[in-house]
Amino acid sequence: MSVPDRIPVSRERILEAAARVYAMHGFRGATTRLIANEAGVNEVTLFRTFGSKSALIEAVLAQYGHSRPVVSLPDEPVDPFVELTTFVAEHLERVREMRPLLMHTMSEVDERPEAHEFACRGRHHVHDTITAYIRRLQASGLAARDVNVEVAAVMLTATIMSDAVSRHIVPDVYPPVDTAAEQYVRAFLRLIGAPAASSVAPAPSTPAPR
Amino acid sequence: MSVPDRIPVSRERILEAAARVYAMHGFRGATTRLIANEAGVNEVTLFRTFGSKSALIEAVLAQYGHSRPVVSLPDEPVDPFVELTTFVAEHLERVREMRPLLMHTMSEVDERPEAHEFACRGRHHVHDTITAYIRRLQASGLAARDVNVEVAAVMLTATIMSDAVSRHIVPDVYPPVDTAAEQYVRAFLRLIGAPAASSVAPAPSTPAPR
DNA sequence: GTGTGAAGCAAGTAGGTACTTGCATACACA
DNA sequence: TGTGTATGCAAGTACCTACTTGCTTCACAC
Repeated sequence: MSVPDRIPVSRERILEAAARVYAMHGFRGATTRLIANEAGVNEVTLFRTFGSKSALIEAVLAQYGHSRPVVSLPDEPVDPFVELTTFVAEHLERVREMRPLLMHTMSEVDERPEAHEFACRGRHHVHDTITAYIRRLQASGLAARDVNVEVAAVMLTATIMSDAVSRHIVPDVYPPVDTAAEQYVRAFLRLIGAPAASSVAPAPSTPAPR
Repeated sequence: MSVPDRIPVSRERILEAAARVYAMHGFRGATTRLIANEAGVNEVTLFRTFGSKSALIEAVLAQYGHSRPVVSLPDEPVDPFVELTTFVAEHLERVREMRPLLMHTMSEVDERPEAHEFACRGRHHVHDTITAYIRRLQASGLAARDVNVEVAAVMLTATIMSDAVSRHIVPDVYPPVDTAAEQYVRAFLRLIGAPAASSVAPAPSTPAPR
């Protein structure tokens, strides 16, 4: 075998391997042997580096996704349809990527409370971002004022999560992947009483309240 | 000690215990010993009755919820707000009840394909029921005709699932339990361009298209 | 009675799991 | 040249896991 390309530090290798294995098999199924094999590292190294399996998995969840920039909505809405579609599409993709990891974490929250923070980290951000954005739309007269903002945000967030998490289980109920985001946004705009979608298919009826 | 109340057949006891333990710990965490203890039955009995742990868990999922009657929406819509609120409230409750079981099943679908049917059983029913109902509303002039019915159904279903599954993790983003159903329905009615909610708070603005 | 079938109990098998220990190697830097 | 520091390897510990076997007990049916 000679000496393989093992110049890099093993800590990163182990973390990445652990993330993959945990995403596939959950906490109990992610055995230290599996993780070590996946990382191409001796099992002992894993314990020397992280102390215990629990500590390793905690490190995985703590570090996960701290590299990618935060996606947000503009402070001054110009084209809600475009802005929201970008936002929704981006989050759909992100949540889809972390689906297995997220599902296992959520199902294990009762047993392993340390997973709680990870399970709801992104959630709050999305909800709050949407909520604030709707309020700005209202202020600009781009959304109806009698809308229950919180409920609207819950519904859009739920739709993103649901699509990202359940599409592969029940694919036929969801719109095609490439148009899903804009379809959700179009429905959402209607829900918050916004003028009909700008660019594409400017729906003829229900012109816009007020 | 003496002889406890163990007149009934142990099959049911084991099934119920297995459902509880599986809901708490998932497949790998639901050890035969735990299940047997929970059922107050000897571990050997479990194997004699079901053959293997996998067979037992499959039996649990196959039999689960086959007792309760199907909840549906009326063929001829009269009061969409009331009808939908009842429907949504009922399903919220049902999904909440089976949340742990459902979460584990969904997170394990990749590893144990036999769990797939269970993971999406209720889902399709809810989606189809809502879809058909919206179409009837449209036919009766109670919903706008240019609405994307599928997308609307996806969003309502997603909201139900999300509330039932994530409320205990992120409680503060959801509306209070007792009013959640009607709030979702009110937003949904707006989304499908239905006349504003009947009974309570007949929202003044955006009267109803057409 | 005498089966018969459902259940318990004790013990064992074969393997997996987290984690430890002791020792050998290799490179890095002083 | 020496001295860490990081890693590998082999082996071992203590426990858990699904599943089996052999034997006993008890209730009920004929």
